[in-house]
Amino acid sequence: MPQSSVGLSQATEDYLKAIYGLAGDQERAVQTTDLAGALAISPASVSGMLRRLSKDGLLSHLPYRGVRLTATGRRLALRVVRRHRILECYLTNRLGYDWNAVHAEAERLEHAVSDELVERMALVLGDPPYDPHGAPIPTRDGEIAVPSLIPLAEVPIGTLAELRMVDDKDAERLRYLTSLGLEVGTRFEVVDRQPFDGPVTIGLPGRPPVALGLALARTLGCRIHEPEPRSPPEDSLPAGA
Amino acid sequence: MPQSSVGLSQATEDYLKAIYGLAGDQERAVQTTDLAGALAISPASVSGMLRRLSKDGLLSHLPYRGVRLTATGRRLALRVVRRHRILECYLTNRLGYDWNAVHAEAERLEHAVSDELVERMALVLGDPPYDPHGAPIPTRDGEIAVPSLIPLAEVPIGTLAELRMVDDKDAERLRYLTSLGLEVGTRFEVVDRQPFDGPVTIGLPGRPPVALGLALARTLGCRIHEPEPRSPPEDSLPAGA
DNA sequence: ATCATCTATTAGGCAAGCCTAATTTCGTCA
DNA sequence: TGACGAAATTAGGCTTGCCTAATAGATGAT
Ligand SMILES: [Mn+2]
Ligand SMILES: [Mn+2]
Ligand SMILES: [Mn+2]
Ligand SMILES: [Mn+2]
Repeated sequence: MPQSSVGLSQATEDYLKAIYGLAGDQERAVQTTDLAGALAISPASVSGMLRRLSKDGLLSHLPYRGVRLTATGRRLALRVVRRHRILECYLTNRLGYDWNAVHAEAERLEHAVSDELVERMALVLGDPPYDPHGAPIPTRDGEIAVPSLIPLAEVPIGTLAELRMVDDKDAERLRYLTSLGLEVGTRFEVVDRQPFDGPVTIGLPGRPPVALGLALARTLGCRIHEPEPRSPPEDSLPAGA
Repeated sequence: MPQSSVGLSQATEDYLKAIYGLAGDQERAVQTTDLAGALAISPASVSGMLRRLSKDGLLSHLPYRGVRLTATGRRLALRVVRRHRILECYLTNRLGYDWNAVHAEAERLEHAVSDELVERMALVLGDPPYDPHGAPIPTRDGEIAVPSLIPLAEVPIGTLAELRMVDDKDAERLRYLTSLGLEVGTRFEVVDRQPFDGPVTIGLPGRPPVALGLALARTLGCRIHEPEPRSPPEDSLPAGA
């Protein structure tokens, strides 16, 4: 069972990390089905594993109600997240990886590196606060500063914004963003948003405007640079939490 | 099963590597017991695993006669060895690890790194020919140049020699060698050898002579710098293969 | 040749994780 | 209230690797 360097199995670490990821940073109970989807494992198998993790005190499981990490579970999850993200930084900064290739590599390495190695990497990198996709890196002692970002899908027309965070699971998508000139830190203007789940069109300096599908636009975390536009588009909702 | 990056299980990779290590570089069949000892696994379990590896075409198993790697098995074993040794180099040269700490780390990482990552590390390092303990690193295409070294235990008195290779499994032993001023490349003179499995005494420039136990002396691979001493000691044997 | 002693294999079991199929529970809507 | 569909759990199985105990093969000494 202890094939990782902290005595947890690879499966356990991936479960904890996935639960943490699905629960936001706190609170919210995670459904069996969602977890099964995230891990590409059958719901029945997840049920079984949750019982075990619960027995080990890593999460609390109200049957038919979902799971919630315990303090211990959350701490261990954040440890894995830190490893994963430090690794991604190291691979891009020191070994010439593209941002679209690091996730798969880190997904395996996160279970094999020791704390010692992770901290040496962090030291060499100067304790980076964000990974190459803009995700915040938990500190050694398990703190994490979740940036409050707005999905591109909800940025009002006319706004000047900056791309701050991208979901890293799909390498293809990251390559696509690169081809558009979009990376973490890129500034752009939202020039159009079509209703009925239509695309979002953005303009980057020196490039023709591009229309992005709503599904993609929902996964792009942005920081607003220019506040309210003059006339708010009719399909905009009040900014939900 | 495919939890490594080449589709082999961690267990399989460790078995292949251990068999390769015990067989020298060729030929010699490996006994179940020796393998069990090297892997710290019961002989019964090893028997079972050998049947599986044999069925998968990685080795040939004559029951009660030991095993021998097939060409495929040897190729895969060398791939793991290359990973392991490149990793050890990278950890010492780029991340400030001491030579006594790298083995344990590499033992886990060797199953998680991709070929891509290993080759990037090798590139950054300039394709090192030896790992930090002096062991030769197989090339990408599975060739390995086994250096012909003489165990310190067999170096004649009066000879000037150089430490070229050290077994890396025991961190404590490596720390001990460091404390004596011995590392790969260190030159010294053999000043005494006691019969009846007695210790070997060596002299390093600027240090008082040190007597080393025979068991240790047998694991230190040396290159001779000065040939025949004047009077060969009476307990010396003709240099065996 | 025979026995004692290793060495190796087989027999029987177990835990971790995964799967599919069957069943139960939840929640919602008529 | 009752029934239906979705979500979750349970039942039953499988593979990988590992273990201990029991058996069988190889070997050297008598
Ligand atoms: Mn990632
Ligand atoms: Mn993972
Ligand atoms: Mn090593
Ligand atoms: Mn290993």
